[in-house]
Amino acid sequence: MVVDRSVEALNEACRSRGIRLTGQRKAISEVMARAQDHPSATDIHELVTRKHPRISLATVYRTLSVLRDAGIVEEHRFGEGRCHYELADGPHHDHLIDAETGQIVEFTDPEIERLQHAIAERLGYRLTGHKLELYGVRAGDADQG
Amino acid sequence: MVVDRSVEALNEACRSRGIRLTGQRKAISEVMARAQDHPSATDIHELVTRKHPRISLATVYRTLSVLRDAGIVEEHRFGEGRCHYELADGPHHDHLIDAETGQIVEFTDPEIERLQHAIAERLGYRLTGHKLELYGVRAGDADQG
DNA sequence: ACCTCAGTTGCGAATTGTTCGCAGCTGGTG
DNA sequence: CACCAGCTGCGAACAATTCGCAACTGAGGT
Ligand SMILES: [Mn+2]
Ligand SMILES: [Mn+2]
Ligand SMILES: [Zn+2]
Ligand SMILES: [Zn+2]
Repeated sequence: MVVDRSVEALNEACRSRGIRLTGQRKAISEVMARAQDHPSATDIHELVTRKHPRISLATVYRTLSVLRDAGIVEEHRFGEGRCHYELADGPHHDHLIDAETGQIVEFTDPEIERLQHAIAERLGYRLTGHKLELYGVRAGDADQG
Repeated sequence: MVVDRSVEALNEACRSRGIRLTGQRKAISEVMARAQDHPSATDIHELVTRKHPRISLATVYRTLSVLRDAGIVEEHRFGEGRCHYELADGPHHDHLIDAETGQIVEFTDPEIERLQHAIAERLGYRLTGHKLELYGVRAGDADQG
């Protein structure tokens, strides 16, 4: 299955970077590979607990930091509150957050990526990163509670 | 001076919204009107303390929330850590953050604003808000530590 | 197979930024 | 000038994340 390939890719990525491959890390990688949404650290902790009942939240945070620094996962701070994480495979994308349901929709737009570079350049900068979040409500939905 | 006019505008905005005009709030408004950067709550607290030595940080936070909810100030969560605040007069703009110095550069770009609406629409949403932050380093700067 | 030890973990305490609870104070209306 | 809903200061509470430390363990060497 696809998850196995992803997990193996993650393990290989760890090994090749000299990151020690522990049971906890494998379990976290598996959860990340399986996740289709953008789970928070506590979400991930809860999921991993099924295989590793004694894993601590601190370990989840530490592992996510390691994977983030290795470029394997991406960390997002949507709106306020906790961080959300996702696998950094695939090409770059940004997010639209449904302001009513909190649902996260991914999108890519080459034009907006290009424009951001152009804007930075115009201001005398070289773009090194960006954060783009759209907030919206489903079009045509009556907004009645 | 320009600050006086801004402060009077703020006071009037408060009055017209039924928000009580206390000495602390006037002082915070004055600090906000005078600020050219994007101060944090503790920055603002420190500045306000010069006129109101006994003002508490909680009051600064509460007042900023009131002004935010009234649409008078804007709250930003750049990167991580504390929130930054600025007066919400003038037209909408976004921010480029110098990744090396932390300096914040403001910009407006009608094209990128338009594109965001178009993207949301394409995804079946009506855009209600967005967050756009560019991170960059000054072009042509040698990057040697 | 076993040793070894730097890297990793679990635990709880610390940190950071922000909010809350509450008793006392005060702006502004009558 | 009295009144009281709205504010304030204070410290404690909170939420998310990080840290300190002693115990543990992966993986390379023997
Ligand atoms: Mn995503
Ligand atoms: Mn600004
Ligand atoms: Zn992007
Ligand atoms: Zn914008």
